[in-house]
Amino acid sequence: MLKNAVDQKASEDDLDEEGIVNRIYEAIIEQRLPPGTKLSEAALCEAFGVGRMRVRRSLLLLASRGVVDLQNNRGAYVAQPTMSQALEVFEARRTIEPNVARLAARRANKADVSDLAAHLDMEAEARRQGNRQLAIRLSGQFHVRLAKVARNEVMERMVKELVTRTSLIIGMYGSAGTKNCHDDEHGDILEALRNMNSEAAASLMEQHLRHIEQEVDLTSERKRQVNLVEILSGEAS
Amino acid sequence: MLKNAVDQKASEDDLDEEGIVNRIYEAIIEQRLPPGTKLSEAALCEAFGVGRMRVRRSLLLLASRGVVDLQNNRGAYVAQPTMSQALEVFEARRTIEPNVARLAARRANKADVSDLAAHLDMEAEARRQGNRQLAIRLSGQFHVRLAKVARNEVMERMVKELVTRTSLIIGMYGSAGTKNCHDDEHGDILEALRNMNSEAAASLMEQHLRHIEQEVDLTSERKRQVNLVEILSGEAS
DNA sequence: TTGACAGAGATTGTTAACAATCCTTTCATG
DNA sequence: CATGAAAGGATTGTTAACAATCTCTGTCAA
Repeated sequence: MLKNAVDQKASEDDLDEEGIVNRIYEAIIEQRLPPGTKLSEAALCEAFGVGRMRVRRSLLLLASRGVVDLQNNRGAYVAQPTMSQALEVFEARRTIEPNVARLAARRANKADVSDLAAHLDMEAEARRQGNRQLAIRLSGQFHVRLAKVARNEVMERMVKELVTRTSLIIGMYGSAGTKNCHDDEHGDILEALRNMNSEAAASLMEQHLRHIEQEVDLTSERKRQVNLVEILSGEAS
Repeated sequence: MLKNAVDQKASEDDLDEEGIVNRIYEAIIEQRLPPGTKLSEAALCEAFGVGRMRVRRSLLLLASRGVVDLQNNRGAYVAQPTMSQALEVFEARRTIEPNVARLAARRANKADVSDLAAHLDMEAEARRQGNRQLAIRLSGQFHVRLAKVARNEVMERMVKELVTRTSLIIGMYGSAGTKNCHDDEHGDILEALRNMNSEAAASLMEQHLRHIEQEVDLTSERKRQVNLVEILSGEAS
């Protein structure tokens, strides 16, 4: 089951740590690995066809980025962000990403704009076809691509981490049917880039992030933790 | 030599990965480990009194944060940020830290303010006594503490990484005599916190970061890389 | 029926030996 | 004397076995 959730393409090509980390990132962003999922070393070894060392190193990297929870003698679990951690992640995104959008608008050339436009097309197409997992991934990837256009690898890495953690948060607190990002808003941001209107890009991004956060906040108290309480609540009273 | 540079206090207490990482962080911030220094596994094992596994895991963490350069089959070296990486780090700091200061000003209570005041006293004292290494470390730590006051661990970790990388940059491009941070500016920021003037805190922080960056930029073309070219240039022409 | 306890099995953490690569020294040669 | 090749040592990368811990199951007693 884990193998199926993580290993989308072929598994014959052996990966390095970065490859493994990215595959798990993607699986988390697409919500194939829900929060709390146990990531046992053996399963990951089989899934990726690598030795235990590689797996352990990858898990350490994921843990250092707050995406995986590494418990002593108990193994690795997909992180279950608390409410306050979720707020911190959104606060960090509102801090960083509007400025990323501003810089992207200043630095985007025509190739960047058409790349992003193509990306939005793929996003719309995935949504049209009802391929929800792909749509979620592309939607998150838009934010990372924007950081790439801003020509700042330091912030790009930060955005990547924050986007992944946001997926975890949506997986825990957001309604499953909710769309991760309104595509129109992505389109609006791209339009600001096209017009080299950096201030518009920044404020559109801020609005966009607030919308994402609101959508999560509204549905918050629902899923909570995947523990005893909810499972037993059916026959408790 | 490495042992001496890294291992300031006693070394009998065995450390976990986080402890090792923090010790190396501090050594880099205090510029006892200049950019390009080789961090051999054996030396670190001896310095910290731990097994090779711990050391390798620590090096991986440091590498994932851009503080250490992990070369294939050649070992770990303290990172030597390029000019463009340096610009990226400063850009990220200007993006994040003014907002951190703003949030800190909103959320600081009296205990926070007096803690920070005590910290500034220590900073001033270290400078007065001419203890340059301690002064540098405390100066960097002020920024991290501010993030702690802002009550956001995600951004706190980011600031910590950026401060460390800034030390590397100053070690490479800045003049050795330069003071890392003007203490008055730290004091001004604290004053803004005391008055709960969040906008002032943000703009003071931005100014402060620009000053640090300017000081580095002015002296830029001097040290560069520590490689063949400079060593051989004495008898090249 | 419920709870506690013990043991087997499974999983993770650690260590040590082995393999592979790199660096330095030495030696031969143009 | 300079250049290049080869051997030796040193360092890193990998694997496999071992130790420690946890989890699950079955049994027994209350």
